[in-house]
Amino acid sequence: MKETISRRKIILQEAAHLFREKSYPGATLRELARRAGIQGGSIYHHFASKQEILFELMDHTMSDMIERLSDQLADIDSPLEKLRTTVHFHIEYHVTGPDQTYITDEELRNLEPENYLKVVAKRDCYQQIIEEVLRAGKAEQDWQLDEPKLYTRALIKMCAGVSTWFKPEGALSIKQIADSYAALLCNGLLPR
Amino acid sequence: MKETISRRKIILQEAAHLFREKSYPGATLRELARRAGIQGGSIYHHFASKQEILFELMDHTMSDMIERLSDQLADIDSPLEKLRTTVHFHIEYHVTGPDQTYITDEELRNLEPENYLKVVAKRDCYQQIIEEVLRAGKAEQDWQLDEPKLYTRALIKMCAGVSTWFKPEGALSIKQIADSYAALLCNGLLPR
DNA sequence: TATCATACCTAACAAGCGTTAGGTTTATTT
DNA sequence: AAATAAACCTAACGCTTGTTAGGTATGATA
Repeated sequence: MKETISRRKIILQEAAHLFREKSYPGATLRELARRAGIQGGSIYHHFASKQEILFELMDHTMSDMIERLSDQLADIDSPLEKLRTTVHFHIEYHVTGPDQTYITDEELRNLEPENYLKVVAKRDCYQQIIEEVLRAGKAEQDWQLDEPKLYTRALIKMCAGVSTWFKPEGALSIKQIADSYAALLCNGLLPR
Repeated sequence: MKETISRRKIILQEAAHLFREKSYPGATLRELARRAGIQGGSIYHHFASKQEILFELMDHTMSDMIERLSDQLADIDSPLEKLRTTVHFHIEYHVTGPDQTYITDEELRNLEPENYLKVVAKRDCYQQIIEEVLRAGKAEQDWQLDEPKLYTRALIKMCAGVSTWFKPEGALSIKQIADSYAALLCNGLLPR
């Protein structure tokens, strides 16, 4: 058995955790190196700079989210079911990989301009996918939404927020929470 | 006419702005001093430490939110109207004073343990007020919510999130957004 | 066995950090 | 006019930061 997980991956993983704990400027490369099991300077054998670590983390996370959500939605026809799937996915992704997603949500301001634009573009792409679900519901099932973008943002924020308070040992499972939130949205959108 | 706004207030104001821009560890006291129109060391004539500035900012903001929301709800009887008022208040407070509230939402992790407990206690108190509104609606108007706390958090996150994308020059006013979100929640909670 | 790239360590660098001590200006009070 | 206290400046402190240069193991390749 070979240890297949590369040091580079370990650094990224620990960086996600550390950046979340202390925020990007508050996290030091020496502490990151310590957690990754190497010396401070050795990080530069794997990355060109601290900024590159942050960017790679955020960029990869956004790409992954776009790909996975697209895949899950591809097989579904009903707008209602698409909405449920989206809510469930967004919550689960944020809760099970809370480090990466938290950073992607909160550390945009610490990206250098060039990197910022790239990540924001992907974020907008992700939002667009969700917006499309809502638009389809409006067209096909007369959902009550004047501004799909408004509700897209509401959905994203309320679902992402789950990761800030969710505890695995709590009374409710991820699925229960997702069902609850999906029900709120579905019920709220349907015409009376 | 005397210039009544104290330097202390100016520092707090600029700190809110700066902390939001760069996050707490990323903001330097020298930059803060520069924006406040004094030299770096002079900050210590007004505050004992950088941490004290952050704490005072967050603590004051939480107290202010609790007081204002309580005041606004005191005159209202109808749960539905209370919910609308809450949504409107929470959005407006976050949008008009986005620096303070953003910090209060995101910089908890940078508070020292003692300060952390104090601010979290007030945050919980604020949440409790909103939860009470939902519970009243459930009791009096049969709102469809198994877990009021769950919906309290959804409300808080989706409303607070508005401040991350709202632009005064945009197509929608704060009132329009608030009405839209309130409608979504009300419609979603009412029994069918 | 010699070569060579990979992965890492060590030690230092210049710059910037929060914080402090002591002096100076300014305004108020006596 | 003298005394006092608040508001601020200056210059430094010890420390940490991201980053770099140069050296050392390690394992594969030739």
